[in-house]
Amino acid sequence: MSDGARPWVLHVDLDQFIAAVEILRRPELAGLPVIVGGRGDPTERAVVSTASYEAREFGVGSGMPLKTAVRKVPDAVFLPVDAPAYEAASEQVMAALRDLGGVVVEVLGWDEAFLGVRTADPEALARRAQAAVLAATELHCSVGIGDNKVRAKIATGFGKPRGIFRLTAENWFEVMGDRPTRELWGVGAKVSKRLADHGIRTVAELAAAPREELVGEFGPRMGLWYSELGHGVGPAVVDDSPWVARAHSRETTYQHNLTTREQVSAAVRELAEQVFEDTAREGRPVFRVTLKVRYAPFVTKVVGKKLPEPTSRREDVLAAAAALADRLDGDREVRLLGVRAEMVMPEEDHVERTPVRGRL
DNA sequence: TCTGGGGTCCTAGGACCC
DNA sequence: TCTGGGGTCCTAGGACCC
Repeated sequence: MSDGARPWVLHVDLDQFIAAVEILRRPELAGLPVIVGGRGDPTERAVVSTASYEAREFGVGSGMPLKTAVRKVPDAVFLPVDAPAYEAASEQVMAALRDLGGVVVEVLGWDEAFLGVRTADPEALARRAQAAVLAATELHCSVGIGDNKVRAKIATGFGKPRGIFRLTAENWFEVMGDRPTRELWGVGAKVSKRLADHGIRTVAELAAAPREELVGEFGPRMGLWYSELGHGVGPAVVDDSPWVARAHSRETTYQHNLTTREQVSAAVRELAEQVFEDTAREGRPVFRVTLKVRYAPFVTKVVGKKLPEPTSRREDVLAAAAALADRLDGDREVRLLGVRAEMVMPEEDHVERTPVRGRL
């Protein structure tokens, strides 16, 4: 084509999504520090889901314990998480994006999506996306523009709030080269530490690192993936095929630790029943059951069991969970319990996956 | 000060098979 | 005395994301 049109990936990310939805239905909260998390009671064991920009000014952020947040902002407004409300808002957002026309929409979560598009002017499309989302929902978003998903996703951070930023092979090292590896998508605290142990601290240093060294440290798949990440290289195909969950799990953090075997058994059974209901709704059999337990103070243990046969029977799932519960240490206090059931995938879903699938 | 709940994918190492 | 090499399956655990 001679009009300069080429493929682009856009990453659309709603600004302070959960807090913004809450402020929409309570306009009097606009401009106040709003913190959404748990049941909205900052004296309970729970963490922040989203804080408004006003609350972030005081150093409150996602994942922070509510008890810490309330010390930082004693007069903040604390609200409970209302998942159905965010799901409804999310559907409106995604519908508005699909209505743009000529774009492939890959939903990443409640407040995020990739757009795949062929255009000569990606900034114009980004502005159209922002306007469409605002018109449909009164919510603001930022848009990252990239030549692949990795660069588009990282670009969004430079656009926030309400902005647009373009990150491609052309400006990758200029923008990211001197930044710590931790700022790469998919590099967390542990991996950045292991990289630092090899003298790799910046994105440019990661890009320059010998691939054999990374493979030796992280294995064949992740080693190569981190090497590519240093260069900003990643998948560029936007895929709008419907999401199919591979597993369901339920977890509960107890406000008061469980102290007896009887309490733990009863709790496991309750969670297993919920998980069974979740999987039964999918109409696919369960082939593995896993138990996660967090002992006080903060030690996490995972035990799992593949079932002899995939099963859709309630008593099989419950029995597997109960058998796993018997393997737990009965003398330690339990803060958190989780039950996870993995489901057999539909026949057609034997697709080759990249490490980023499900994360990107 | 005290660390949610829902997911995804990867790796190590042992068992087992040919 | 020396014990291959390749493969698969399984469990446990690690790490990361929103």
